[in-house]
Amino acid sequence: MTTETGNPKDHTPCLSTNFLKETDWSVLSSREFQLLNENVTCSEYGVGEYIFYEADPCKGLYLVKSGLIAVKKIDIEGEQVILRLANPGDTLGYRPLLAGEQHRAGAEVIKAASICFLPMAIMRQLLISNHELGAGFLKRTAQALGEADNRFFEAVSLPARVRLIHLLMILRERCGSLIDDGSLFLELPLTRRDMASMLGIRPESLSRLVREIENEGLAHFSGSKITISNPASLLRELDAGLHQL
Amino acid sequence: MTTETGNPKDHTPCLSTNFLKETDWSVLSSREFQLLNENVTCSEYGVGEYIFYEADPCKGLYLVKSGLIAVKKIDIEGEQVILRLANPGDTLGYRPLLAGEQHRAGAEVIKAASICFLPMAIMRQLLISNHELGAGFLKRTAQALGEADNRFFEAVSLPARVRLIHLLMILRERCGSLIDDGSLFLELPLTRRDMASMLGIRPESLSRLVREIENEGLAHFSGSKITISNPASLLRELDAGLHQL
DNA sequence: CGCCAGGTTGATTTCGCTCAAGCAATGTGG
DNA sequence: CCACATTGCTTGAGCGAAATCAACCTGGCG
Repeated sequence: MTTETGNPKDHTPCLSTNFLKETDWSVLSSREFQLLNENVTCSEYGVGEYIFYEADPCKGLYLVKSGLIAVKKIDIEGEQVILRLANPGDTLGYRPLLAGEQHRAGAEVIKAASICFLPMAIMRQLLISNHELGAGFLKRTAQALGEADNRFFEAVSLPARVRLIHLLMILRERCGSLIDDGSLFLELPLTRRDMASMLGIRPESLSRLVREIENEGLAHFSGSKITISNPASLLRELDAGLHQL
Repeated sequence: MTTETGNPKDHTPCLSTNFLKETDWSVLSSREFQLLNENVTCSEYGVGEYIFYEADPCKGLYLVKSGLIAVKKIDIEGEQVILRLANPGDTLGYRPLLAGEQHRAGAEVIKAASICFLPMAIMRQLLISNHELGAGFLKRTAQALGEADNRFFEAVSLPARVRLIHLLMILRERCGSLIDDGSLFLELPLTRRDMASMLGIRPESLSRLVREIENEGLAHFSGSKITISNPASLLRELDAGLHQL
């Protein structure tokens, strides 16, 4: 069903302290960092490859060095629902590890990625030796829970159009740039299909929404590039459906 | 808008070690338990009262001794969406506390409740003095995240009917009993409106689904009492929409 | 060049919502 | 004790948003 190119074989310890500085791992001592780096296995993944599948046992964590990964579930008809994206610096698979469960979602590579695997046993060791690490993941998990609750809430109480606008505004932080004249430019690393999966709608419906917004002159879509001439008007529409950010 | 009866005033330390034995707090030492009990403020809440509101600052935790609480969000049209229920033994407000956020949902009493408040400062102290406590909440939060992801997934990929059946099967664990002849009996502590809010649909739609299922002879609904003559057939329908439990 | 995947568009259907009325159970005041 | 609101639930008629089904672009690539 999916392309299975590339091979996750090279075994070079490859985490720079630099890279980890801005992540959950920044609290590690240099000794702990060494333990981490000695036990990590780095691999390259091509687009379409899976890092792990739904219902797989959780064997450890995956640190995303580069690329983009979609965490998704598949329904009975084979349709995909994307739960979240993982960007460089993010850690994958920590939820099942901490919950003591198996994976409840799969992770598919969307943009060619470089990823380091950390076996569960080492992670447990680190969690015991460094309580700040656990505290960090605790905070992150609690925040993720808030976002997940919010996704459910929006899915059942907001029309697809407002959810699309919200998604664009969230993506703005990572993929957006402000242009001279105050207009907003986005270049999304997502296909239409992926965006639809994040919204929980069909690609056809997304297509229609895009066209509708385009026709209203609120934004201009060209492939994965989006120009929003008047961000304020979209934000106003968003506020009409939300109370908080 | 809501009835504001009862008064949360009495200040009796009221947590029995017995009660906490089966909760997240069982890992406390007797010294820590004493600290907990000395700083806890117990109150009685009547149906319809709020324990905290959406966007309130998080001042601490609430331990549910008895009763039933609905954690909910309200959309712009005033419609409610119930995110989860809190039963005796559950702790409320730990997510915002651990995430360092304000409340992102309100907590309304559904069945008259007895609830103990624990100030944030004491909780932080306990988290530092007893790492097992943090580990327990970490696990619980990670599990809750899995369930929240699943709710979103179901909301966008399953029809309301299947979600209703799933809800009944989840409620079975707490509100159900098996009758002699293999049929299943449920007595729900929820109004129709509450059930609809949990499914993210309107009460009218729920009413129609109930009638439909009743007409098919799959179950008999009478007020909050439900008799399911052939649970297997409902479970089969559920499996047709899910792969995992 | 022909193929194919990703995207768009149109026609139609369907599921759940809205609006409105009706009904039973409960409560309240005269 | 009865007349009358109130509340929770159900039912019906009509509507609308998104899904479905099917055709048709479009651009990249062997």
